[in-house]
Amino acid sequence: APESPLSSAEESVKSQQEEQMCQASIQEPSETSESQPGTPLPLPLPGHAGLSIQEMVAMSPELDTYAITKKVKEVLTDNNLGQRLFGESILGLTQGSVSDLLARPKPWHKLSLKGREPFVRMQLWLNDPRNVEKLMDMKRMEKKAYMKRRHSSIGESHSLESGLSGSDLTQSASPQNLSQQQQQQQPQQQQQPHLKKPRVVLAPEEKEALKRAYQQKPYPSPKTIEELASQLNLKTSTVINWFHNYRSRIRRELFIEEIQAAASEGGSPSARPGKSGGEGDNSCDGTESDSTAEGRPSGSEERKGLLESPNRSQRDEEGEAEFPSASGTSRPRGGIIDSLFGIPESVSTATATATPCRNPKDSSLRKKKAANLNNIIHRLEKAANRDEPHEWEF
DNA sequence: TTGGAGTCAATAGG
DNA sequence: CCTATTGACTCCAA
Repeated sequence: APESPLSSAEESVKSQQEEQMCQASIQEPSETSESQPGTPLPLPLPGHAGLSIQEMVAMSPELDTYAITKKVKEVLTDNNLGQRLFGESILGLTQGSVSDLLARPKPWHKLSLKGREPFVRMQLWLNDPRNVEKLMDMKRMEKKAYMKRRHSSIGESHSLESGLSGSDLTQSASPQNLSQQQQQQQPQQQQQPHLKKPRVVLAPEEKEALKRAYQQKPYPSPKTIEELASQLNLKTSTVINWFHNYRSRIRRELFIEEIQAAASEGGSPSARPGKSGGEGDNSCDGTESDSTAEGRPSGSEERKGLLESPNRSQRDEEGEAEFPSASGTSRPRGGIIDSLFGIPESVSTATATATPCRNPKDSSLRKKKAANLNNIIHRLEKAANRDEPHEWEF
């Protein structure tokens, strides 16, 4: 019987009577590629029979990534805790990564072992009854350290607390302060050490052109990439990176929809949000209206109109070329793991609440699917013969 | 080599 | 401050 244990209950996780302080967590920019698959982060993972996160990840039962992120976001915002702090001290990730993860978690079954780690950590964190408290402590400590650094010197060492939280004291002119100061990488051109690259920022039109090119050919050949690069006046590597990133992000969008669909699939009769109100669109593919992506390299491939209007190829493949996503199977139930992950109740409010079609504008689903289809086609072609795509009749 | 998965880190907005 | 976006990088598997 399709029934989800959407019960209530609370975190019946035993509180670790371990007051281990894990301060020095903020990993510094230690470049040296440690590459120690051990436990890089002094994470707040209490005892746990000395299991490494990796081991836990390996044994972890399927987790509801969407529910987890939802809960984490809730807790963080409710307590005014930022992603940076959470990411650096709990997940060992940077703010940007956390933002991404929380905003678009991929479904558990599509995550690699590595990719599951953050979610296991989040779940563990959620299970910790003192999670918020600990984070707030760290926040305080950071602030304190900051203040200290701010106006270095100024003997304000001990005996502080009691109010006086520097509200004003816009210490601007520090007398004997002139020594060290982070030397900013000014437009310093000649520098042996590290010449910081300016970070490429593609102009909207360039992105448009690239998206158009993507619609024509999600997997451009080196030759095509070369042409695109020269036509758009971009470095070849930039174009390559763009395609890598775009494909990857399109794929992720598909996952998101998959999750949301799954969320509303279960018992709720409401189900399939019959959305697709009209043309809204725009979410990841800002391209104009739609034009079902189809890479039909008519003849010699390569079209020049990159910067102009794309050749509208009407027609509409409406195939549900989904990946063989097999998941919702039985729950692996595991001993210790069970006590750690089990009782996911607190985080299972998904189905119910999470459903509110919060997708007021995405009708881009079609294009996503098209991209997905192209992905598959690409693979098929590659599998068949490693040559340029021929004319596969469909 | 190519493509995918994860991330980082600069940067644009609030 | 904080969060979201996104080009570039690192690892890894095929």
